[in-house]
Amino acid sequence: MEKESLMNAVVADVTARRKGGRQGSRKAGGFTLRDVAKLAGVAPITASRALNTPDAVSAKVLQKVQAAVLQTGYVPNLLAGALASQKSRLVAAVVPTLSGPMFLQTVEALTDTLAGAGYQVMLGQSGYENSREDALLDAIIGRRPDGIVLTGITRSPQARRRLLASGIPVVETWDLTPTPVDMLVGFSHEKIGAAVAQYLHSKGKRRVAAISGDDERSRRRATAFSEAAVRLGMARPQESEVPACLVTAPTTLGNGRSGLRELLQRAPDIDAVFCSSDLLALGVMIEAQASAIAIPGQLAVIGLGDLSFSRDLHPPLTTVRIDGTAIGSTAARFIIDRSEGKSVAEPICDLGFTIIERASV
Amino acid sequence: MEKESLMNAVVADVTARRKGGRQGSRKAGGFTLRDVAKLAGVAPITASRALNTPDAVSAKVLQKVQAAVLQTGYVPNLLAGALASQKSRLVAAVVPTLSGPMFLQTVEALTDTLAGAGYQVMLGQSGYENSREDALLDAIIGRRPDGIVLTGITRSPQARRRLLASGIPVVETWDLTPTPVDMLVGFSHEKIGAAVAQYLHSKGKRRVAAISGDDERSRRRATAFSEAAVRLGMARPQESEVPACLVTAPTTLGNGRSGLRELLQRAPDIDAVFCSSDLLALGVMIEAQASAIAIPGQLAVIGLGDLSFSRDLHPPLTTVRIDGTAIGSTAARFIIDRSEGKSVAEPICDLGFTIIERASV
DNA sequence: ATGAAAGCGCTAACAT
DNA sequence: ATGTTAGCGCTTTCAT
Repeated sequence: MEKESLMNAVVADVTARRKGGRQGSRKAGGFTLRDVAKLAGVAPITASRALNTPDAVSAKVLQKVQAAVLQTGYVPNLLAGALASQKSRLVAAVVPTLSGPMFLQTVEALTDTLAGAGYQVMLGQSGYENSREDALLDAIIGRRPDGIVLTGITRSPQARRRLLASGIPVVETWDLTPTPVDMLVGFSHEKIGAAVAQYLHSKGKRRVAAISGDDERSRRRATAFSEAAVRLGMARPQESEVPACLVTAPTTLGNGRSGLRELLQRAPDIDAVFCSSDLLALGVMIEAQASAIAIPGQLAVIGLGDLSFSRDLHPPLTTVRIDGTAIGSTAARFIIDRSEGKSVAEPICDLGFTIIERASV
Repeated sequence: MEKESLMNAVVADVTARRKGGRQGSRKAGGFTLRDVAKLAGVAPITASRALNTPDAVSAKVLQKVQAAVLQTGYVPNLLAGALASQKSRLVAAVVPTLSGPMFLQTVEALTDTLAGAGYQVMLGQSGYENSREDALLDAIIGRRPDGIVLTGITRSPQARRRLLASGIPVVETWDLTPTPVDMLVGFSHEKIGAAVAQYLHSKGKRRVAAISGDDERSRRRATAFSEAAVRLGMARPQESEVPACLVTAPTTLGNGRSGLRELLQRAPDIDAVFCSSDLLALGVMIEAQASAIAIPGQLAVIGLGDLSFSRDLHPPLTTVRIDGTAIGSTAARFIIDRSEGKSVAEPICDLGFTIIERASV
């Protein structure tokens, strides 16, 4: 009876608040920690401790508070907690786009790993132009996240300055630079381009070409690929680069098909194509099939990403595997460690890449 | 000079805070609205108005505040603003998984539309089991978002109750129910199944089969498909359902290949397959190609999703188009309207679907 | 182990 | 148009 009437009193309180009972009141309704504390017969701070550091309160108090929470359906206001404690447990992730499924795994791994540690992910899409990134950055910093995960490295000095000034841990991903804003998890696009050229050469290919998204990272891979190929004698005599076709990012299967047609028109003698994504490579394979070009007999194809479908193609696709999941979980680790006060020993992590040999080369 | 020394004074203040100068001070460092106001020579609330409702202040004040913002690099603390104003400008989105690219478009459209209105998206992955959803929900409600967008309808009565109690606008998506928690944007999975059966029948198919993800919505489509097919006489005599193969969600190309093999083994006479995703359908097409089964000659294939690659396949894939982008932008609209106080007139929106006829049937 | 007081940085309400 | 005051709901600091 005692307890019930107390509950009633608390509920009456809240109900009064909902109606804006007192003049000047701005309370929104819904139970607060004070309500729970009152119900449990303790001070608000004790209720807070019961919820956040259960070890710091007596078993009796713990039990009473938990009962009050259950009775009220109380859900802590993390906004208020964040403001008071300067820890938002929010991490921002910025990707150029979610499509073009390269970043999916990273975002997924990031979200999962962080969720496991009680953090949540705020998503931002910057597009492939840098213009939107600055506005987005302010919106993000305004939320005072405990970390910011960026796709790609930060070019704009303005953005760098703002990021630095915010004091928020930053992880740049999917690329390498000797001068990161803060932490870094990525791999070298230049090395990939060179390694693929080397690989195709070792397989006896002598007339290679590339189809590439026109975003900055893909272009750097394509350039490195072309340079290495020229060095290895895989360009036509007198030519300083291999045939290449730039398509708008994000890359699609259709781009792959039209890319191969274009390439074949310009250079019918090519014997291998490096595609800047597996989707592009699939397009090439489909175009080849439609044009009765044998793969790998007449044309070798190598993709990038090792997406889930690549191993199941016919023939299975040779590709450069990049571990997007590892990028996401490593970035998450970095931020969790940092925000728990541990210093990250080696805040620059080159995850590398692997050429997965399958039947398409 | 005047201004400069004022800036210095303000900076000195902040610097003192950073070091925890005063005893008991918990300030984190970084400029606050008070600093900006002091620099501009106005009261904090005036600075606030200059930033949020520029029309409500004089040109002179506006200019001074803007100058102070520029000088300091001040970024408003949205956490504090949200707490005070009860508007977080945060919207939570929950998807089973980001992979299985059905939900990508929705999340993308949601993020973009909301970003345009000054909102940001918090992402949650629930997995395909309901168990994680409840915990996730509390984490979300705790942030007091201005809206919650759910993928699929809410089954658990517990979750319904909590959602309702929170008073937060909710949009359920990708499905239809007469009893939504709040708002709804989706389409009928049952109607799709029936429509596909009807469509295949009209194309002269008489031995149809299905490959389907084993999540709840795909199963309902498959069941409706089978029932309609039986009604139309497309099952074997004496059989009450058509051959079907359930694969684990999210669906993959590999699942499509193995699914077709399994189906062919159990029922070699099938002349059409309904796949619960375009990726599955692509797998079927590749398996058919590898086994020299002509599409659509020997076997018709119809997918679901109309993903970007589907039109570019060989042959182009007939599929059920679902406008994931419209789902996302409509959900965003609903939430923006609600949170701006407009009541949403028709909070239940059936976006329907379209069968896109291409060459694979 | 528990509590009182004092904010976190901002904005709603009520003056002027 | 601008300012004063009083919170938003929580947690820190410093007692006890």
